[in-house]
Parts: sequence; structure tokens; C-alpha cells
Amino acid sequence: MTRLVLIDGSSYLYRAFHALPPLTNAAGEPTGALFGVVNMLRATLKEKPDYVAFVVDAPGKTFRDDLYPDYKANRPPMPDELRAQVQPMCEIVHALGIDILRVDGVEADDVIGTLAVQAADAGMQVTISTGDKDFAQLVREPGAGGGSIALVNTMSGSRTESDAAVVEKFGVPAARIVDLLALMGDAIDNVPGVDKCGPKTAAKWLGQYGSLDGVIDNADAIKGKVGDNLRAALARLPLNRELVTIRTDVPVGRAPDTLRLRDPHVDELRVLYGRYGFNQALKELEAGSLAGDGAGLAAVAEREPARARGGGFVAAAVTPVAVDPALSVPGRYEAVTTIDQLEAWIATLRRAGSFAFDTETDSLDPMRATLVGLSFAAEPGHAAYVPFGHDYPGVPAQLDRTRALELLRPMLEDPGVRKLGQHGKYDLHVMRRHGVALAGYADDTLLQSFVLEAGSARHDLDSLARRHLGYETLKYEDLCGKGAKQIPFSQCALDDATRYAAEDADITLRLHRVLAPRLAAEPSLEHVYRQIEMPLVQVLQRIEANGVKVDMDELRRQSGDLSKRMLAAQQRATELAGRTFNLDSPKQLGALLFEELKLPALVKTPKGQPSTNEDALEAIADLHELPRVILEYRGLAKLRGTYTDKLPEMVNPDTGRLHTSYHQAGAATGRLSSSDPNLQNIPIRTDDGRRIRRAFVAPPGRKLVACDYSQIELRIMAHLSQDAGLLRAFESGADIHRATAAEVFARPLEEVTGNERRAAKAINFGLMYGMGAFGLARQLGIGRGQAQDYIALYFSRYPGVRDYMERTREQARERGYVETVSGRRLYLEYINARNQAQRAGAERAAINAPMQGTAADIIKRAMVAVDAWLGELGGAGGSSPALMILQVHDELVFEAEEAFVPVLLEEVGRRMVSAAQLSVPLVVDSGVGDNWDEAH
DNA sequence: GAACCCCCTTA
DNA sequence: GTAAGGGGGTTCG
Repeated sequence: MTRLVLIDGSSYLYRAFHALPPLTNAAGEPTGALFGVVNMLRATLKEKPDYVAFVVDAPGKTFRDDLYPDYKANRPPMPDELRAQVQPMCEIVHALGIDILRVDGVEADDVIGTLAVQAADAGMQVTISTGDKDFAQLVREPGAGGGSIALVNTMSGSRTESDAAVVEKFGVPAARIVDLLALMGDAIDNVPGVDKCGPKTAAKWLGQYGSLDGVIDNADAIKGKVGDNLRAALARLPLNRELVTIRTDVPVGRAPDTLRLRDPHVDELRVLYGRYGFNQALKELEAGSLAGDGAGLAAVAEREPARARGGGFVAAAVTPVAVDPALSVPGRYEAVTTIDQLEAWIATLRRAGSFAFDTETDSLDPMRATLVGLSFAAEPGHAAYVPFGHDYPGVPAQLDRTRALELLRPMLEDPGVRKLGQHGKYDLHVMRRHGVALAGYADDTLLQSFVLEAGSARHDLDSLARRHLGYETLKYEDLCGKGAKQIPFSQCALDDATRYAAEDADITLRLHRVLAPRLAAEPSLEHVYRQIEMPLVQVLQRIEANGVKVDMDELRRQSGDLSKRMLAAQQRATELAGRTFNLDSPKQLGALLFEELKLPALVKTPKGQPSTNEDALEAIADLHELPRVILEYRGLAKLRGTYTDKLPEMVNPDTGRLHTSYHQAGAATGRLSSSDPNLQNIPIRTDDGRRIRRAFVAPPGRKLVACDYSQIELRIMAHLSQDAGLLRAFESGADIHRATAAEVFARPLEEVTGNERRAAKAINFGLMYGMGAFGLARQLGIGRGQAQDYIALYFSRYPGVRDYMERTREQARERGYVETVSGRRLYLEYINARNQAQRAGAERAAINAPMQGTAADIIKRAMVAVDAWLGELGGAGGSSPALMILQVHDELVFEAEEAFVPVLLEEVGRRMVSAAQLSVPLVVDSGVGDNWDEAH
């Protein structure tokens, strides 16, 4: 069978550009997109197709522009960094022996469509390699003449080669795809479809009425808002259909059988690969194995020993950019159900010296989860699942959990055997709660990914597998369902569970092989990972397990009190409105205030609706009593709904305490985030809010101790900017906002007024957030001109700060990322965006991230140091003289025996201030009390 | 029930 | 004007 691959070059280029970090070669030329494309091409060539074409768009008007002048009208121009890679890409494609097709006045889609149909008609097996879903309309199963057209999606790695597959993906067969697209429209190409009609709705209609014409004929029968939208869009649907139909009859000037793959120009490739720093490709080239070797380019990972790979075209076709095929093969997974099997596996894992593992449980909450099984992998492609908690009619025999854990324990608790995991903090919790003190937890792929690609990628296992391995994992929902119909993992059939669980361990192991070398190649990132993030895993696990005691009665009393006051506010609001309405509904409230009561709508939501937020209500509070009543109600409702009602529900019945969950990869800047419940946003500013802190208490005989860094981010700004004035201010130990006011308003420290200090404080904070005059004016309620004057004055007094900020923006633009003092990186996807709002947003993030992120690095180091000290003291849980129980960005909270408090203050304070050596001193404030409020 | 909006809490 | 999580309403599947 003759095989033709048609590559949607433009689609690849854009995809690789956006998918990969902004890499450059030694000369500083951008290479990211190029790198992706080259990897994809090499993977394609390894499958030895007979004919290949690399199709790209040509400049110039096409028939679609004639049909519809606004076609692609809102598409931004190609970014410069991408444009710079087009010519080198063409050179490499050519040198690889692949023809480039560019037909004036014809879009690449239509060139591909035409060639695909011609080739399939001639009996060829055609694969269209693209990320564009529109091509689904061309899918053709093998016919009488043997010709076929299949799609390969470069991002998901999926292959679509049958009508059934098209139906599964889009809900309609290939022949109806154009109808579907016509209804949906295409925002990228500026083709408006039916408003609010997405793929599901479109497929549903087409299922009901057969075709677009059927839908048009029956438009009156469709109810609801979407029905109205459909009728409003009727006139343009036929045009839409024409626009989305890929032409298969355009003149392309080449017949498919003239696109034969030629021999590569090795000399040219050597030069090009060398120039762009594609070392793996170069090595492969020198080995003279361009078409045969399995080493993927991206595969900075060590090569796995050769092994069987999927045969035929599929294996490479599903291999997207930048993947070592050896790391994306299907796995061999086995269930371990006998002692002999288990012992054999334990021997294997020990022999390997390191292995990936994963726990399967019945709950996402590690403090409540019961272990259902464990999985292990020591070499890619081979993994075991040890089930012991599956429970459903007819379940096969399993090992006893206690017995299995006792056999595994020596290995799991042996620090000399390295364990790898994905989000291992969860597994550490579960194992600890089942009596196993797991040791030797050496690597975590979640954290590897987080440190390598913060800000530019997701870090969950499924995304990592797709991105780094070109591997599509089984989904939990496919096994156990979702929503109300979800079954616990323990009721999942053993065969399915084995495939799923073993895959998790296997994929984790494979990911580690890809990510570890990438980290090793970046010493500063490796340092952050090894010295900060990995040690912190255990610390966070302990903090979470410690939990915090809450006074449930106090919270219930507060709930009752809040309810009474809410009711009163509600009654008053009803009187004022003259009717009942839902105070919780911004929509109803907006209608009442701005339409019925005709109050001025001074603030708009981002979507242009009149806002009812605090600013808006304050602005009209002097015109009517109702806004203040609403504000009062909102404040009370927030406290009750989010805190006093919810927190008692979340107290763990076993421990009687509240256990939050800290997300180590939660914020791109390096900060932690907290959830379930979020204990990092417990109120403090208002008196009502602070009462909630009084419900966070120490048990009898113990105290709560809160230690927080004073002005840590401003101190970091002083350190980073090395501004003489700011450094001096911190060195002198003065109140920094007062000192700033004295500088800006040019008067002695003691003569600074309250208002001046307030303004200086707003400037200090605003600058750290990258704020401009507009924001400062709003914050201070002054004119924009005056705000601008303040800022100018500030920069004239602290010129080092201004220079630092400009340098930071520049670095961000040039490198695509900014760094903390520790070398942690944050990638800024939109720093060079054409869209000015996006770009401005990225610049603000660039200004803030080094400060926020450095603060996060510092407190993380402090936590590791403090935890190590606490560990030396011995004792655990309630018997320990002190426990670390909370982290709130710049604050650590401890629960300690009363007599131990002085030692704790001394030792913690020392470790916190020496967690980093900056150009200014770090200062820690502390407080002690019976509850969290008093401890401040 | 999911996805989105709007609003609000923290550092 | 940075970084988060979360509640309630609304709308649609």
C-alpha cells in the first residue's frame, strides 16, 4: 500500500510555538517552534512514508476572502519570534527531502484537501497530519480501491480513521462536519456561528433534523434562547458552510505521485542542526540512522533499551512532537494477587534501587482515604498493581492488606530505595495513615514539571503524559463514571483497575526519565527542586496531618448571630425596595437599583453589565439607604456561608481537627495555595471577620504562636533593585511607609501625616503589583494627574526601583521568563503578545513574580529548617512540644506547649530570619495567644 | 451537574 | 493592580 503524508505545516508551526517554552539557540535566535516541528518531522520520517508534502499557507487573497471580506479579519499578525523561524523551518524541511507546497491564492487546507482526495481516489493510504478539527470532514475509510484518508492530531496524539471515530469525537459523521462547523462558527477565522451553540448543541440538532438544511427548515421548532439565536443567524449559515468546506478541487500544480520523499541532504542538515543547537538530531544524523533509530529529539532522556514498538504507521503517527518513541509504548501491566508474586516484585523493585509508586484509594481527601491498592513500576512499560481493597460481587481473590503492607514495609521504609511519585504528598499521607512511614521519597514529577515550566503548562499526570510522552492515559472517569453515578475505586473491576493503577506508576516512571535530565540541564532549577521543593513535601504532609483545632461551639454561636443580623438586613432591604428580591443575586439587585430605583450605574463589570460590587454600592450609598444594607448583608452572608457554616462541616471526625490541603504547585509564582478548606483567606481586616480567628484555638495547656515576616516583599524589592534609598530605609529599621512618605513628600519623618503615610503605602504596594497611575488614583480617590505626580516623585526618589522594573520587563520580553533570587522561573506566555491588554498583564506579572516568588522561596526554606528542628525534638502529634500547623504566605503558625513558647519563638525566629541572606535584614514579628486572633 | 459570572476573602 | 480559593446565582446540557 502506498502511503502519503500531508503535513499541515502552518498548523504545526503555530502549535509548536505555543506548546513549547521560548527556546533560543546559542546565538539567541528563537528556536522553540522549529524544535517542535523538526521533532515531528523526524517522527514522521521514521515511519518511512512513500510520499510526503509539507503544506503551508501562501500570502494573498483566497476565494474565502471574496465570499466574506471579514474572513480571518481579527487574526493577529504572526509574532516576530515565530516569523523568524519560518525560513529555517523551510530549509530544514527541504534538507530532509520533503517537498514544500505553497500555492498562491489557495489556503493550505484546500491544497491538502485536494491532494488527499486525489491520492485516495488513486488508492493511496493518506494521512493528514494536523491539529485542525475541520479536516474531520475529509475522513474516508478504505474503499473498494483501497484508498483512505485518516487524520492525526498532533496535540492529543489521537488518530481518526473511521466514520465511527468521527462520530465519537464530534457526534456527527464526516459528511456532516461542515454542517456542524457552520452552526458552531469559528472564532479564530472570524466566522460567527449561532450564538451559544457549541459542538454538543450543533450535533444534537443535526441528529434531529439530519442536516444543516434540515435544521434551517425546522428552525422555528427549536425553543429557548438558543432557538432565538439560531433564527437570528439563519441567513448566514449557508455562507458559513461554504467557508468551512475544505475544497478538494483547487489547482495545486502537483500530482500526489510527484511528492516522493527524497534522500536527505546530510551536509545541509548537519549545518542547520548545529546552528540551532538540535544536539540529539545531530547525534542521530552522525550515527547515520536518520530513518531508523528510535531516539526522539526531545528526548533529552537517556535512551531506553530497544524494545518492541507498535508496528506500522500508527506508532509514529500518534507520536506528537518531541517524544522519544521508547517512552510512549503501551505497557504490560499485571495484578499481583499472591504472596509469591508480591515477593518477586519486591525483589525486582529492590534490585532496581528506585521505583515509581502510586496509591489507589476511595477518597480524594488523603486524611479520610482508605487504601484500596498500590502500584509499582521499576522500568518503563512494565508495572504491577497490588489490589487488596476491591469489594464487589464476584471479585477475584486478593492479598490481605495488612499482610501485603507488612511484606512491603521494609522496602517502603528503607531510605536507600528511592521512590518516585506524582503528587506524592497524597500518597505519603495515605501510607502514614495505614501505618507505613514511607522513606526515600526522592522525586516527584509534579514538582519537576512545576519547577521546569511554571506559568506555561499544566502539571497533572494526564497533561504531562500527553505533553512529554505523547501518551493518552486512561481517565478515572472512564473507569468509575462521574458525578452522582461515580462508583468508588474499590468497586471498580480488577482488570480495569489494574490497567489504570499500574499505568499511573508506569507513566510516572517514564515521565521521571524525561524530566530529570531536563532539570539536570538547568542547575538553578535543579537547585530549587532539590533544595526547596522536595524537602518541603514531607513538611507539608506533616503540617496537614497536624491540622488545627477549632472551637465548633464558637463557630455555631457566630453562625446563629450572623443569621439574626442577616435576617434583619434582609427585612430592611425588603422595606426599602418595596418588594422581596434575592439579595444574593447580583442580577436581581442590579435590576432593582439601576432600573427600578434609577440609581446611577457608575461601575461596570468586565462584561459591561452595571456592577453591584462594593465600589459600586459605596458610590451610591449617599443617594439611598439600600446599598449600605446590601453591603452589610453581603459581609454577613460571606462570613457565614464561607466560614462559620462551612468550617465545622470540614472537621475530621477521626482527629477532631481541621486539615487543609496545601498545593505545592498551586501558584505559578512559587507560593503555596490552600484548599478544602482554604485556610489562607480567613478574615482579619474587619472586627466581624476577626471573630472567626477566635475559633482557631490551642488545646488546654498549649498556645498558638504566629510568626510573620515583616514587609518581606518590599525588602525583596530593595534587595533586587539595590536602590540606595530603599536599602537605607530598611537598614535604619524605620516604618517603611512613613519613610517613603517622607521621601516622596519631602518632609522630616516625624512630620508625615496619616494621609501621606496612607498614600505612600498605596504606592509601595501598587508598585509591587505593577500598578499604574490609573489604579493608584482609584485606590486613593485622587485625580489621575496627581497619582501620576506621586509615582513620578517616587521614582525620582528611588531611581533604582524604576531601573529595576524596566530591567525586569526587558528580561521578561527577551527570555520569556523572570526569576526569583533562588533562580526559580516563571514563564510569561503573553509577554510579547500583540494584544496590548494581555501584554500589559504579563508585564505586571513579570514585575510582581520575582518579589512574590522570592518571598515564597524564603518561607519555604524556613519551613524546611523549622521542621527539621522540630523533628529533632521528638514526639509526634499532641505529644510534641510544638507543631507547625499553618502557613499563610508570610506567616507560620504553631501550636506549642505553654512552657515551650519562649524557646519556640527564639528558635523559629532565628531560622526564619536566616532563611535567606538579602541586602537588607529580614524581620520577623511574633505573637502568642489562646487563639489565632490573640496570636496576632 | 457543569461552566460561567459576579462577588469577596487572604497575602 | 500581583497571587490564590470559594460561595451563590444563572444558564444550559
